[in-house]
Amino acid sequence: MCRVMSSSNFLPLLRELSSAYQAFEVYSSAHVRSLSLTPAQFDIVATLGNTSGMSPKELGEKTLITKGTLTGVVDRLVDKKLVRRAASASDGRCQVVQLTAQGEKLFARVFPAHITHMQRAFAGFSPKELAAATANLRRLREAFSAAHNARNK
Amino acid sequence: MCRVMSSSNFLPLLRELSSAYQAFEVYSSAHVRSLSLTPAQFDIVATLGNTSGMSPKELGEKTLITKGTLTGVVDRLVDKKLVRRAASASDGRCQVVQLTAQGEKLFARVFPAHITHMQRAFAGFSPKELAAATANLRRLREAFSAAHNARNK
DNA sequence: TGACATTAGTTCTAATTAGAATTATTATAG
DNA sequence: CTATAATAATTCTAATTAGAACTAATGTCA
Repeated sequence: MCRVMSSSNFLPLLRELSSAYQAFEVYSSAHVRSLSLTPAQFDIVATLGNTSGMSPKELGEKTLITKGTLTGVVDRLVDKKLVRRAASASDGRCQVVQLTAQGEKLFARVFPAHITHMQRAFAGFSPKELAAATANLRRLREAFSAAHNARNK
Repeated sequence: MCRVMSSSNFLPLLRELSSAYQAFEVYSSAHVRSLSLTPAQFDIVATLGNTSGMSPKELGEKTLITKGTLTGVVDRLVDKKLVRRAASASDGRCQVVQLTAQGEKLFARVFPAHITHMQRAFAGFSPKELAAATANLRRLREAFSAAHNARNK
């Protein structure tokens, strides 16, 4: 009974999680960098596309970029004139970050191309396999979150 | 026919891959940092444990740390007297990085504790589920690698 | 209302990161 | 044997990263 738990070998899973994510990053960012964007900058532009803008907090939640990091990433996108900051009308602490016209043009050009690029990696996957892998990953994420929250209970 | 492929929705999978990896990192590194090590430094110490040492190249392959990054990480571990560099006898280009006595003591104290910490996240997983999730991730990694290699063929 | 806690962003620091250029060494082709 | 290619590390740069301390604005509770 307890033997089943204690003998459960999760280390290969952790290794595969790291290397799968790494392989994803390598494949994805090679394309993104060819577009003169860093992966973090691309994430922000992609998240803001087809949107009326959102706060840095919301951006951070969607892109998994920490707020301290996000300030600098948005700064560089502002320098590139791809993004604009505005004060929130309702909340004096909040901002609204949104694409400029130039940013929208870039998004329209670059986002579909990136989707196409990523799609190539999934040529051999059936919808059923995609769904199964997605469900597995969701379960994994929930397990880590639960363990983390239990620790800081 | 082609409809099946083009409608295959892989974006949720990518999102879950990122967030699962992120959740793993958060959970793992919170513990690692409490031991006064960075995640990268812990990876190196853990990889060198129970080993007679290995080259930076080998270390980079096992930990997925790029060689340019690795130099700095090993530098800091040398500063902390946890690791030592030696010249390779057979190849003048290579080095052997190995744990110092102090590094081995740290490894013995810290590695089992970290395994225990990580194990907590997998309480609800059966061996069969672990194996399935591992296989899924391996397939994913292979898909990204194949697509990346095809691109640079 | 007023003390206090929360929340949103910025700033700061130390470290990691990828990628490109460089140096030193080893391997290989002719 | 020598010119050239390949390999192992380092160095350099620009950017990201997490976390902590800080400021300003908003919420909450008595």
